[in-house]
Amino acid sequence: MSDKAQRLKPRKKPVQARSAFTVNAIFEGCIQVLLAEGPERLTTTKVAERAGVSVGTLYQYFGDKQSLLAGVLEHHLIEIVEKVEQACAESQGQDLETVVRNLVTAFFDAKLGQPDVSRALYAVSAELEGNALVMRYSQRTQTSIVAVLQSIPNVGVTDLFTSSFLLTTMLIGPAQALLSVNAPEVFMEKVKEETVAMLVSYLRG
Amino acid sequence: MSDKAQRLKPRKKPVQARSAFTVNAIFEGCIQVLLAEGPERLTTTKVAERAGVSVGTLYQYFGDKQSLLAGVLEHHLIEIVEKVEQACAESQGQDLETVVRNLVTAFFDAKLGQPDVSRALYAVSAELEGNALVMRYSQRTQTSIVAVLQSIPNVGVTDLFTSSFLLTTMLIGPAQALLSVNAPEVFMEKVKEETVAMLVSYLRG
Amino acid sequence: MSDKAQRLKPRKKPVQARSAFTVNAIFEGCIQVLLAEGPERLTTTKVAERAGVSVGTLYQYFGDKQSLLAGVLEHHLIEIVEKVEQACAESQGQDLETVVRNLVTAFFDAKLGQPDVSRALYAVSAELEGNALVMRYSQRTQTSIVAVLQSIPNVGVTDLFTSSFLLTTMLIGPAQALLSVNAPEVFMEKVKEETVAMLVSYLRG
Amino acid sequence: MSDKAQRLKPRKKPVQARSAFTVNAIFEGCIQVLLAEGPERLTTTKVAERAGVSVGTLYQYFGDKQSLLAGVLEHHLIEIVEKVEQACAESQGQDLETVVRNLVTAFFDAKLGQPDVSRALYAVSAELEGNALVMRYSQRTQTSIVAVLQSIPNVGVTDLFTSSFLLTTMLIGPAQALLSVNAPEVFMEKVKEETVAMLVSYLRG
DNA sequence: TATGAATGAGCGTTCATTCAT
DNA sequence: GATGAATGAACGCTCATTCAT
Repeated sequence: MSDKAQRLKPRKKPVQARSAFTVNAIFEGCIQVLLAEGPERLTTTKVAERAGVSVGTLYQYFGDKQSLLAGVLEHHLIEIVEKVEQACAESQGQDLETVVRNLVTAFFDAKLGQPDVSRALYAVSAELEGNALVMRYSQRTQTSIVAVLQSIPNVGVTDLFTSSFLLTTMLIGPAQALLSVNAPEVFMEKVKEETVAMLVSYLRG
Repeated sequence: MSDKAQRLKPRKKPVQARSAFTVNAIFEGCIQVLLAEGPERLTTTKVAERAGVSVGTLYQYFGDKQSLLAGVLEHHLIEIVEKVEQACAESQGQDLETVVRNLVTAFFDAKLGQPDVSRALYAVSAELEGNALVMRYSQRTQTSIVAVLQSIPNVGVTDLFTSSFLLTTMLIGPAQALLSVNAPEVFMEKVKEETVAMLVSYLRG
Repeated sequence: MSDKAQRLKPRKKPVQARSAFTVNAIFEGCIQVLLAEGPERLTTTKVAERAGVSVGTLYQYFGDKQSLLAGVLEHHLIEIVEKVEQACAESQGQDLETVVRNLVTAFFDAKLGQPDVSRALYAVSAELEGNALVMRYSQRTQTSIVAVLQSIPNVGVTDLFTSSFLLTTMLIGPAQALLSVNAPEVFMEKVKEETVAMLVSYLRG
Repeated sequence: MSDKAQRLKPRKKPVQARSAFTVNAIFEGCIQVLLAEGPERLTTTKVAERAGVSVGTLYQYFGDKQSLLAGVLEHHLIEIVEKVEQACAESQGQDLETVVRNLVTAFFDAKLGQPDVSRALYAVSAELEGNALVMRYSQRTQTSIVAVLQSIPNVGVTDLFTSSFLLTTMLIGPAQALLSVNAPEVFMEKVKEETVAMLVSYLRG
């Protein structure tokens, strides 16, 4: 928005900058409404208000309510996936247990780090075209996982595709359950440890 | 409702019978609308129509839309829980692997047996007061699981509470994922086998 | 209702007796619902419940909701009219002030004696075909009033029809107002006294 | 809204203008529906239609049906009160009979001037929270009346509060009755004259 | 491009009324 | 007659979406 920026890319950039800012404000507002009122009571007008823009503007960025929700969900999924991918990348070359622990930690942290947000988005994801978006990002996760597992010598499982599918998806249930019952920190830790134990013993074969 | 009963009480209100019948028709209709239109487009009027009753009648059995959805969900959860409990009961005295296989089979069969229904109810459960109902029935499942595990000598885990929590919840993710991606039968089997393998190696300790 | 009555008119009387009893129960129930829920929330089902009969029975005695309300209102109006008529009859031969005081007292007592009931019926009367019923009974009152006034020598007004109309209707406003503001007893008395004073000075001419 | 104002702010929101216009159209539509269908059959949709706006718009100006009805009633009450207040103001310094005649005329004119509207609103006022609104405006009327009466030397009543209460409320009944029976002009005049006579003789003491 | 008042289809829910028992 | 479950038209109200400014 500075003069310089305007002179350098007078046409496109300011718009994009404004866009990114606005889109973010809308995401933010959407999450807030989700938290404050639940997915059932979320209205596009409320989201726009919280975001500090008009409904009209919101509809300029998101063609309809579904797109908005899909956008917010995707935003969140990308965050999770990236954390997991990062954990995978950083774990290259480590031993099995470390890799698994890093993975599980990354996943649980991502899911449970903002419990409110995760809870709010859970219902949204369920409503959106049969969870397809979630599965798409799960698959991206699986790919990175396959990669790390292949780099570990003493992995006793052979069907890496099925195993990584199982590995990825089996983390979802406990995480969601911990979220739902509002479990205390200690219990979360225990569950995490047991999950690591389960995966390690499984992957050893 | 046997012939005898009918002869003995030919006059008075077959309230129970009619109720059960109507309630079931409504459940049925609800599931159908859920499948045909998704939870977002489900309306009480449509449900009543599909069930072959009037809206007014629907509202005589379910005070509001939420109660209806909760009822349908609970109905389904009870079916699952009972199947798992039965599997537990029948597995008493068997060896670890058999027990685990029975359990996993029961759970997957229950979840994937009517994939449409499960899929339809997934979104419903997410909307309903933070999944509380699901967690309630999960806990009932855990109780039976703890019981069977205790009856097996060579179980290497010590914190049975955490383990059964993990065991119960970790099955949800894969089942849901298989549902979402509409996985072929073969892949389902593979996942089931790997799940059994994972749990057995984990429980051996 | 006595045995004798039953023997004398074995056919008809029980039915009528039952009718009167039921109709009364329904009136009673209607008033109670009116008091408890207001005219907006009154439903025929609730009235029947309070009356201890079924809706079907209610509809046997009153063809529709309007008839029911009209019936209740009429019942109440008759009570008031009869009290006023009785006051007129008993006042025959008394002096002007006594007559007026008796009249005003009878009217206020009738209206304010069961303030809840009067209040509840006020809204009903307003809804019912433009107050026609109320006016019908007002006219009956006027007739008796004309009669007493004619029996008093020193009445200075000449157009007795207009005067009795005014006399009857001018009592309604204050009574209704006292009802609405939930006025204390003392104030009611004051208003009554002033009303008497006003009417006496007017009628003296 | 003067020409000058329009020239000075030609651009920005004519919110006030549009609002006032729309609100008035809605009031108008409400009265029309009330007249055409009665208060029982009045629906917000019909009101909006008659007003030439959509239901949504109606609900932007009136949060719910009750607010709408209260608004219409209040609008009408204010008109009446203002007419009476004006009559009071203009009567300052006049003799008793003139004052009373002005008052009564103002009140009857206001009430009977638009008989349809008054009739339509009668039922509305009865339904609305126990007539509270009507009483509130009655009190405002009383205040002005007390003021004029105090300015007249030969008023023989002492308790001006009670007297003005009586004076205000006693006008309601006859006016309402004339409305209900659809009385001919001549009779209205007679009643008015008698009312003036009654009040004058009363206030002389 | 941003705005937000206006729109109106559509929802959840109620309740006067009926009629098979 | 008496019953009360069933009916379904109709209501109050919401909210995704549009479009004149």
